[in-house]
Amino acid sequence: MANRRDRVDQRQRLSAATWSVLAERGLPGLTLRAVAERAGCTTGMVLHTFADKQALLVHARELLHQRTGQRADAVQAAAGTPGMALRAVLLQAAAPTPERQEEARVWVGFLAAALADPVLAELHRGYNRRFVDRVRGLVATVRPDWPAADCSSTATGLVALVEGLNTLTAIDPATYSGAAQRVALDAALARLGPAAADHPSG
Amino acid sequence: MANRRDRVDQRQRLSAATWSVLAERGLPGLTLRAVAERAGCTTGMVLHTFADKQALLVHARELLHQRTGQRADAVQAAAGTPGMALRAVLLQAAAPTPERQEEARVWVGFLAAALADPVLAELHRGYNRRFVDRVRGLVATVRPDWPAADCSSTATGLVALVEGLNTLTAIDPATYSGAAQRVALDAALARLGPAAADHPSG
DNA sequence: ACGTTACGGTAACGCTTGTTACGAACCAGG
DNA sequence: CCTGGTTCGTAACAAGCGTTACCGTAACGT
Repeated sequence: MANRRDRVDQRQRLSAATWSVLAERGLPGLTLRAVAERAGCTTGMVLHTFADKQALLVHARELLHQRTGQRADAVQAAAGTPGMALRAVLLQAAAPTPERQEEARVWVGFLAAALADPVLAELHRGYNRRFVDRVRGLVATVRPDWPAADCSSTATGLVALVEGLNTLTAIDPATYSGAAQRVALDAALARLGPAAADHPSG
Repeated sequence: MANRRDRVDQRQRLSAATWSVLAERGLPGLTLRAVAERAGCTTGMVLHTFADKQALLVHARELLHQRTGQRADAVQAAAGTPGMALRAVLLQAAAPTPERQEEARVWVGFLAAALADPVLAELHRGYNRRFVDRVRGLVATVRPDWPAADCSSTATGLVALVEGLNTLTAIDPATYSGAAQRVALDAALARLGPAAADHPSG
């Protein structure tokens, strides 16, 4: 049982290739052969690392969640105030830069795949609810005077806005530029009062 | 050159079948054979009515836009005040009912298909920009005192919120119920002032 | 050093896909 | 009644898909 190669590293490399292919060719272009070609190996090696295509998709989905989660942790920890943390978390979840727009396209691809795959759908729901919980906690920190129901509805609304910005940026980056996304987000955050409207620039 | 059957009606019937299949089996399940089976005919008839699969997809996409557009016209005309019209248009664009949730799933399917198909992508962009224009006009009517830039950014933000509610409802109807969507929308509309916050349920 | 074992590539499998060629059924005109 | 043209179903096609069986190869344990 000697691991001649690092299996974990290979799984991550293949998941990254999956991510890359999904961003470039979309869901219909996501084939095992395309992933193998992108990863510089053959389909045999792919299916030796993953049981089947769904396992590859699931791992790639988990990888995407892991990246976004770590990024959210980072910007949240780096923020000075709870209001700035909330804004930073939401902004990084949107797609204000070209590389995030690519990520947004991948996100839409996984979303569409989840509509037909119960396993991916359950993953997607779980990750999204976790994100809603994170935002809800931040909202409650910013506005401790609000009742829980208001924090909850505000969180779901903010998450919906961010996801909407993601989907729209994925297909129309010209109309939904990074600046436009920032404006929309700040407008929504203005409802939380001046404490959340603070942001570094200025 | 006798048309033994109504071609236009057949095109609409096939597009409806496309819509139905897309809602039920998702984008990967959208095959010509599935559409033909749903429409009660064969693939030969499908490809006699449409040149190829993309033409069928494009027509189905146009049909979806036509439906939503007509619905938006209807609720906008039926609304008493501009504020109520804006709210009604945005709410019908979201997915507050189960049948709209199905439509939202179809919408996500077309979105993902558009990421890989330039023709569908251009259609999608055009329709979305038209919707943004509609919302912008309503915002400008509700708040004539606002500068154009504010109306524009508010419109894009509202559209992003609605699209986000659509995508989230498509995959997690339990969390994003119709009531939750209404609350999120009303919270966003509250920024426009009391004129837009009015809604029928006194 | 050698045998064992896991790994990764090759090539094929069966299946489904979009697409096309061809034949049968039907309605109009003479 | 027959003839011509159009419409639709049948069946086949090549291509691509996910998946699997097989086989050389290289590293580890003894």
